[in-house]
Amino acid sequence: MTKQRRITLTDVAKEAGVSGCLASKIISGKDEGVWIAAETKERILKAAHKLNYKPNLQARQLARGRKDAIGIFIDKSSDFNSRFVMASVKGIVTKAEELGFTVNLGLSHPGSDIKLIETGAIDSAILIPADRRLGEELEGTLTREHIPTIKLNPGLWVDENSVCCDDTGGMKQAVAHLTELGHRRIVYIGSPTEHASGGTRLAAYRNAMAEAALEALTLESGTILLPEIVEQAVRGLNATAVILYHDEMLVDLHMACNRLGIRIPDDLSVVGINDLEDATRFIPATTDVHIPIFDMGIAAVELLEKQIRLGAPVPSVLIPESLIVRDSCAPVTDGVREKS
Amino acid sequence: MTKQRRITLTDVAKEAGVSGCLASKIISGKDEGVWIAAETKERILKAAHKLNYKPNLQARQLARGRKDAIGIFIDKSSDFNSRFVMASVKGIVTKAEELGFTVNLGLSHPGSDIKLIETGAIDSAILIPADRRLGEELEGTLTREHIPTIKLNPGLWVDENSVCCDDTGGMKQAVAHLTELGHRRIVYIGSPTEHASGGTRLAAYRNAMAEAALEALTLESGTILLPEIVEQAVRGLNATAVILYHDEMLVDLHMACNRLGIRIPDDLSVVGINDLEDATRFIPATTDVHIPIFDMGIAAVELLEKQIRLGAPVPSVLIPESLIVRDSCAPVTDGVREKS
DNA sequence: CTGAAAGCGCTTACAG
DNA sequence: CTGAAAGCGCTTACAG
Repeated sequence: MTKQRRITLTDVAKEAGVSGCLASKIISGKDEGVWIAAETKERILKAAHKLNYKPNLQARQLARGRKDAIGIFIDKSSDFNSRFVMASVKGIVTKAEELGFTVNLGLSHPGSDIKLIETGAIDSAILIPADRRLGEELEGTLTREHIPTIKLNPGLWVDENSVCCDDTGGMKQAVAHLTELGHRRIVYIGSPTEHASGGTRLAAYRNAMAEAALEALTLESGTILLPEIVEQAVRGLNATAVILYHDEMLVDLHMACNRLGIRIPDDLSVVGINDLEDATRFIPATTDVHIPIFDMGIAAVELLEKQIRLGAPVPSVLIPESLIVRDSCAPVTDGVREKS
Repeated sequence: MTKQRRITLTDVAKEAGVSGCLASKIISGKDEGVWIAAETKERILKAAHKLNYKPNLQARQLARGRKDAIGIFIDKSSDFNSRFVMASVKGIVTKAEELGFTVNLGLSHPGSDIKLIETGAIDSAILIPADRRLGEELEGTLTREHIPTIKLNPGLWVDENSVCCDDTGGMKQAVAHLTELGHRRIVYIGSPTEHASGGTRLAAYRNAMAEAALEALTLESGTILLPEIVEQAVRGLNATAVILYHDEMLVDLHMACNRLGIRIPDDLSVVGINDLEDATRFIPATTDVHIPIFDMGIAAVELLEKQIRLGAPVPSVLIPESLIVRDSCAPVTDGVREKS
């Protein structure tokens, strides 16, 4: 691990026989509207390449007076593990790199300092709600510090600075698919403890059922979908189909059905929401409302860039959802279940 | 979004009536071995607090000549989604913040430039192997650029700069637990496509079985555990117990068993590896070899700090695994399965 | 115990 | 088209 001497812009300029000023402009790509001899430009680029020059980000940021660093936060106690969250992070990083941003990971435990903000490491942020809560405290700190922020999937529709997904549209497709298969008793199993989108999804479900002129049948579950709830849906509410608030419930549902002797899809059709990778591992593969969370990550960074550039709030973006039909829904004839 | 003027160190110094030099020392905590009047110190701290001073990280880094930025990489195509990976990231971020490091997320697609390195945003790195491959290319780039790096869970034991987990010990506990319950036909289902730890785990299994004077019975599976493999284990190999390479196979196993009419644990005992959160959602709850991946993240940062401080490679660390006994294993009597 | 001053590597008006 | 120079906000020997 021998320390090599840093290659600086000055080195490059010297090598190319020009001033540092010129070299800076060329290398940072700020040569718009400036007339620079093509030959000079090439000479500089060649020199930079030859010396394997890497600009010092810190110095650049200091000089420019901006950091171009996006912060994203992990709630210590929350499930940052969620595949859902991770897919969005992938989207964020992808677009961030494209646009020349850096993305910083930080912890945010309610009630204590948020290092990433305290240390001034970031100058913008994307809020990915932990399943449980919207992180209002975090949001408060961010606005107090005047840090441009975009909310990714805040759950409910927000007019500004947010990337939302069209729960209403997604739910409509799910219900339409089931009614086409002849289902009338479609139960929505929601989760009161989860994040705000629980509310919009429930509303979306009620809305879709009303449009289909069907009775809304809802059940609530905790983070874990208990066998009792499943039993209540099928035996108590006479459900021929269920729509799950979140794919994470899929394991629980299958366990419960197995235990209760309920067969999917023969006895019960199932539609999941989120379309996590796991959805296809179940037998039968789960028909699922796909939320393009990766794209939402992309959109979030684009929106953030715009907000920074404009120096003002930007209108939110709505991302469509779509139903992926797989094998977990079967037809019903006259309310009598077909046996396979 | 009105831009407020930045509070600089000079402001604080002026407010406190001292020189910037002193203020810098106090605020950055570099007042070891220097005698500074307690009264002066307090005055400076008070001034900083009053003005809500936040040091400019960029400037500090530039002046110090180091960035204290740890890079971690997402392979575009790999499952950064894995809960396993995410738990380690949580550990990394936790310790990094404690030690004053920043953690940067970057993409690393084989064959193309790695932005985080190209742009010089980081000056150290932690490599978390994607399940598929060790990211040798990435590692090569890192060493070529003289960036101190720690490998987290490289799979096989590596003498230097790595945080490894004790697969041998974990596997021994798993086999011991099963043999105590009377199992003799214990099948290990491994995955050839997964990352290097597949090799050590297989070896650990063989070793544990040999010590127990039992015949090693192994099967290979893809990323997804096919029903045929499960059938082969139970009917072909006469297994009364299986040890799974990775908890991600748990869904597949349950689906297959359900389909084949194999009951867990009555007909088949199951031990998972990794102890992902999901393990407890299955019915019965899965007995699992717990890998303390969060702690491994912590250890990785500690090791990295040491490596940077010493400016030389550091000896690797071995983290112990432990068996968490839950409900997925049942006793066997004389090779005849008990019925519940 | 404390201050004046140079310097980290880049950018950016401002003059030619 | 191109250069000399100041400045971003902090740290760090070096003198007192």
